[in-house]
Amino acid sequence: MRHWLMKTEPSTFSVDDLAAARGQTTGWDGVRNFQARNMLRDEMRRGDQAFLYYSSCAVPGIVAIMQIVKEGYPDPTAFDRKHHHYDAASDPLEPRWFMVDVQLKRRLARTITLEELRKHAAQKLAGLALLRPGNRLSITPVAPAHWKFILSLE
DNA sequence: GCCAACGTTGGC
DNA sequence: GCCAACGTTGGC
Repeated sequence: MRHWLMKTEPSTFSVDDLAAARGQTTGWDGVRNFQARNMLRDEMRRGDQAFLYYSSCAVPGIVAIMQIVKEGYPDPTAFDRKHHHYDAASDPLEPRWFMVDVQLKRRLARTITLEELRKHAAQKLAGLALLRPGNRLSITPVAPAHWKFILSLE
């Protein structure tokens, strides 16, 4: 099983939204970055777990654990002219953008903040993609040891 | 709201 | 293939 970290802005999509969704499951659509696309399409597997991370908000950090319940498939919002994430360059016969379905596993007992994660950047969390300077990827892998350590902070 | 970092686009 | 312009991300 692999581990991931997936970013969302809580004003756009929050853990409450996920908890309220049918089956506490949602399609993770709208990713428009090739590196992230490759992970969605080629690397994420059913049963993988992912941290739900809040960005662009008062207290950036990890708030929940999710599970991948459906592996990569074409993102239909790319074909919808009226959709905010529409991309004319994505041909339905050769889709450019992919998504997975995620299910809420559980909320964390507390938010593990970016500030707190940073304190361990030089040691326990050395190499964690989220902490790399200038990192903007909305989906990043988390090594098993990093995953374990982050949960130990909870 | 600011701004640094970085991905993408497009002219050449 | 280079690189400037531009748009987006995301912390602060």
